Formats: sequence, C-alpha cells, structure tokens
Amino acid sequence: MNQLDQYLRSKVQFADEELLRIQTSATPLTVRKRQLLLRAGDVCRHKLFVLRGLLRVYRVSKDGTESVMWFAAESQWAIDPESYTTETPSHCYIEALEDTALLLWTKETMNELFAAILPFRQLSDRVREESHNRSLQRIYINISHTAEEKYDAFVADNPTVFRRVPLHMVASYLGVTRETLSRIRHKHHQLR
Amino acid sequence: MNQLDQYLRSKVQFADEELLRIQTSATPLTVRKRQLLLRAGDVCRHKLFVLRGLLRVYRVSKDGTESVMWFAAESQWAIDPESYTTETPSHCYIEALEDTALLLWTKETMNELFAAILPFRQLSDRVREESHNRSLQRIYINISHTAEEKYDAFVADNPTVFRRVPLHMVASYLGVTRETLSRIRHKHHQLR
DNA sequence: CGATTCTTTGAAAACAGTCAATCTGTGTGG
DNA sequence: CCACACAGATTGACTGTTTTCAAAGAATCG
Repeated sequence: MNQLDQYLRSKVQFADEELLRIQTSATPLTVRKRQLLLRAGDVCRHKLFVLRGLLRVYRVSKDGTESVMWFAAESQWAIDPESYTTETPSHCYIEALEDTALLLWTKETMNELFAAILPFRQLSDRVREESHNRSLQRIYINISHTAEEKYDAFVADNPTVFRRVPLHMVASYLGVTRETLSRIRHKHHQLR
Repeated sequence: MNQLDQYLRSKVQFADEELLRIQTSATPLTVRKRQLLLRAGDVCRHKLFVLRGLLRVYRVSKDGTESVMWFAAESQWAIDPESYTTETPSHCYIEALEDTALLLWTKETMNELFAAILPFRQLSDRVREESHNRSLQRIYINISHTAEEKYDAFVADNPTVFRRVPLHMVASYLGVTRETLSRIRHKHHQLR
C-alpha cells in the first residue's frame, strides 16, 4: 500500500480498482530544490500531490516582496485554486523547497476521475472545504492576534513544516519581517 | 421576477419550476437591527440569503475583542461554513446591522434541493469557490499590504457596504483599531 | 431633549520596519 | 582539504507606525 492510497483511504472509502485507476492516471514527477512548478502568469493546469518533500505557494508584489500563501508537505495538495478553476493566469509561484516527489493530474483527467469515481469527488470536496476553513481561521488569526500569537499558532498548526523551512519564509507567511520574527523567537527561547 | 430569482438566474440557468421550488422551500424572516441570527456555541443549521438589509459575521476573542469575518448585504449569503458542514458549535455570531429581510433553508432542505436541482448545486459550488478565492485574496492583502492599502482594497471591493457600516466595524474587519482607521481616513480626505 | 453609539483628537508607550553590520552554516570548486 | 561564496539568521541603532488611554466632539434614536 503506497502513500497516495494510504492518504485517500484515510479520507474516504475506496475500492481497490478505484485506487488503481486514480494512481495510474497520475503523472509522477520529481523536482530538485528551488525548481519552479508554476510561474505567475501561467495557468495552473494541474493538481499536485506531494509524496515526499516540500513545496511553497507564494505571490510576489510589485515591489518584489514575496508572500507565502502556504506550504505543502507530504500528503498535501498544491494548486492555485483560482487559476485552476477559472483557467486564467495565476498570481502564484509554486516552488520546491526540498527535492520533491509528486504526482500530478490535469484538470481533464481529474474531471474524468470525478465522473467515474464518486468517492474521489467527495474527497476533493472535503479537501476544498478543509482548505476554506483553514483560510478563514487564518484570516481570523491575522486580524485579531499579535505577531507573537500568530507565530505560536503557525508552529502549533505546522509542527513538522516549521522546522524544515527557512525562518524568513515563515516570516513572509505571517506577514512580518525576518528581523521581527527573529526577535520574537529570541524572546521565546529566553523564556525556557 | 423577484430578488432571489434574479440572483439565481444571474449565476446559472434555471427552469421556472426549479426557481419556484427553491423559493417555496425557503423560510422568510425579517429581523430588526441588532438582532442575532447565530450565537457562538450554537450550531449553524441554516444558510441565510439576504434580500434586503445587512448582516455581519464576527467572532469574539477571550478578551472580548470583536473581529468581523465579513459582511453580507443584498444577494449575499451568510453562514458559518465550518459549523454548518461539520455540525459542530460555531465560533461565530451573525448579527443584523440594519433591519433585514432574509430567506433561510435548513441543511436538510438544501440537500434535497441539491439532489433535485442540479443547477442549484452548481451554483452552490460556485459560490463556495468564489468565497474561497476571496479569502485567499484577503489573506494575501493582510500579509503583504499596509493598513492604508487594506482600507483602499476594502473600499474598492465593497463600494456600497463601507458606507453603511460603522467605521469601527471596518476597523475590526481590517484588524486595526478604530483610532488608526480614523487617522488613515483623515489623511485620505486631506489628499483631495 | 437625554442617552447611547460612534468618531475624532492628543500624547505617550509599545511595536514593527529599515538599514547596515556581523555571524553561522552549507556547499562548491580549486 | 581548504577557501570562498552564498543563503540564512541575528543584532543594534534608528525611524516610522500602531496601540493605548483618556477626553471630547458628532451623530442618531427613542
């Protein structure tokens, strides 16, 4: 039983042949650290599933500042939902932060799978829903919590990821400068 | 042709009898300004559609600070998606900011309608999708823009709503104090 | 009109950003 | 293996922004 099957089964019940079909419809891909999987301006034509490694989805403002929208580690999806559904140029970049193994499906393939395998559509709906809920929670934290609390919440929600990404990317996820985050962290270590 | 029909038709194609069924399945309700439609701790059991008036969805932190998640004006939906789908106690309050006329459907009714009227499910999916995209956009703005730019973006995105809500609620939507927003606005008026 | 809600303003303190310098660890090529 | 470059993290001094607290000024509603 492989990683994808395990993930799929953890969410919804599948028949063996359904898992097989989902698996064989995917294109496997491995990329090196720093490699881009999506560039702003391009249409996001695939859903990516991370088997091993780590991705970041980020945007770049006019002044060149990068803002991390989220990270995708093992058994997580990476996609720009807006570009994917509307088939318009994306505002996002997707970059590998480690050497990464992933599976990808085009939208056409996905839609075929959804039509053929109802549980897979249910899973997709559930993933979207969870993603939406996380977004709302993040908005709430952003508008109501201090930078320190935001950092704590990020660490609590991403216990593995936060050890694997450079601090300045966590800062850019939280919306503070790397210097500020460095100082927040310093205070934390003092308190122990 | 009424407000709901007009809204539904603007999103997806419907047959007349489908519109009728959706309409007659709804419970109409009018509430006075300040009345609560959902309280934190209660499960959000309905989807609300605003015909006339204005609602706010907000959360309250332990220290009593209110944070506005969003506003729902005419032809918009109000719901706590997390509580609604998982049927767990909500973290949100929903309050009428004006005397408000709305329609409401229970989850059971909604699911019956989705099963019977495919276009209605498509519409619901699209609404969720748009809501998710707005959330992601808001996160991006929150982590990458200054308070001033956030205010501009809010005004641009909510040209009608921002004139109808007290300034301190806009502040709580943006995650700044009312004093700060008052000063930002002061600067703006000076520049004209 | 009086009560309530909302907004503005001022001054001080807390906080976060900027800029520049330094320090650390990693990895690459000679 | 070392030297060097590079990416990342930290620190200090300074600046700018936001919050806090307190008070007063509008606007709204019964």
